[in-house]
Amino acid sequence: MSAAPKPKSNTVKAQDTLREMIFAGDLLPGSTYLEAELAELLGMSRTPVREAALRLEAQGLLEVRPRHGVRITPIAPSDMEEIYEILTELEGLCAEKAADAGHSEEEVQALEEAIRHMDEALEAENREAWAAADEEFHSALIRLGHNKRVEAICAMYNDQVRRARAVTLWLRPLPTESNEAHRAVCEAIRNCDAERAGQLHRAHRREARKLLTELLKRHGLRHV
Amino acid sequence: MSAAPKPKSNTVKAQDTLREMIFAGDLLPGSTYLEAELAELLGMSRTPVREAALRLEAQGLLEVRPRHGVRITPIAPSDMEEIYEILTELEGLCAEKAADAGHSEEEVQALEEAIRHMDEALEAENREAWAAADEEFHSALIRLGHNKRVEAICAMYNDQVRRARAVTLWLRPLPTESNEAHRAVCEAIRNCDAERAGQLHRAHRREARKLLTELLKRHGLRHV
DNA sequence: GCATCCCCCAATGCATACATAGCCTATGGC
DNA sequence: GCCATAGGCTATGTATGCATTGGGGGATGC
Repeated sequence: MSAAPKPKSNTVKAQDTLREMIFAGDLLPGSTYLEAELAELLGMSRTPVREAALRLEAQGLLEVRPRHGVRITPIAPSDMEEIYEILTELEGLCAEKAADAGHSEEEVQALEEAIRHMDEALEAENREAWAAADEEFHSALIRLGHNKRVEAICAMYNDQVRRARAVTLWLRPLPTESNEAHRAVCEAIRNCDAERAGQLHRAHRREARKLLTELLKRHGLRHV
Repeated sequence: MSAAPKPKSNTVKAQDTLREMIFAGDLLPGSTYLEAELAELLGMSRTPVREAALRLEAQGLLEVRPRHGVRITPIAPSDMEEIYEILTELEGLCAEKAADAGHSEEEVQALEEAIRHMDEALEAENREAWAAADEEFHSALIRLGHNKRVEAICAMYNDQVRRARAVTLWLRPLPTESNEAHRAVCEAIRNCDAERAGQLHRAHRREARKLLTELLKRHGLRHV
């Protein structure tokens, strides 16, 4: 059972592959690609490629432009600001709900484990491990919110800013104070202090937003 | 120029028509329909219908179930709660931003005009006019937030709960106190009191959510 | 030399045809 | 009589072909 035998449909394969290619930078943000081009690249006909493109468009990773193929959506600093505003509010909501709803012990432990991973990564100065642990924390927090739609929205926007974060990860100082912020949020949740959890988390997110958008602007990155 | 000459593509026509049919109740929530069935209904082949279905799925109006056709998404009270939580946060954000960013005079006037329409509708006890004015207020508020992505999310979820609101509109008491709440939010925005604007609006939305979900539950509407 | 208009072509929009997979039913065996 | 299995049928998944459309390029006129 190491690898589930995936009888994936071509549409799903196309979707996954294109997604990966966008993250990996094989498809350049701002460029447009022809359907036939992508179809050949993936070794299938245009039909499943079109369907995959429609689904990816819904996730904001690319735009289907009638008669002009697909354009990989570039993320500008202003887009980052919009997205971070949304993530701030929705994750803040999750933090509040996590604190005053009955949070199960194991869910909170997921938070604490993520924090431990972040500490370890920081110790080792392993930025990529830290980024992974950071994502782990945020996704665990969102799960604590018990709102499937919020989970979907946040997952989508985290996808969209993935490229940007991959860049800024190496431009920013080591995120030592970020761990403290996470710890404080976690503690507020444990203490069932909803208001404090929400406020702490929002403040943390706003801080991150400021840091990242200023980094992008300072390095003259008009878009990624 | 009375009617713009629409050279609409079949995909767009299918999307618009299906959307209308869902709102009108011609397609029953919870039911599934075959692609061929819908294609014949719309007088076109399956291809544009499939594309329209994919786009509508992204908007949450229906689900494409592999090998099982499309299912019109039913909205249960629990779904309403999820959606209202999101709208509460995002509109609250917009109220805050509207208050402390430089709001243009005409944008605030749009709010006040919507409130006037609500007053008039209430005076005439015209529930449908009131609902239209209520939507007008919320959409004007969201526009004041200056965040395109928030606008898109709110528009999408307002679509999803449209059916539910159409039902509850006739079951609830005349929303007299709702107008007061809107007026208070508007005033806070005028006074550039971001915190108060946000809090007032969130409280208003939470009230609305409680009212609607209780109505649905009391009338035993498992879904609409 | 520049701007405008028209024509041709390429890429998409759409339809149709075929392959495939899942489900229902019927039949046979226990 | 009931359960299990096999086969067929139906609806989707995918490919392919053709018509359409919109844009780019070339040519012509000012």
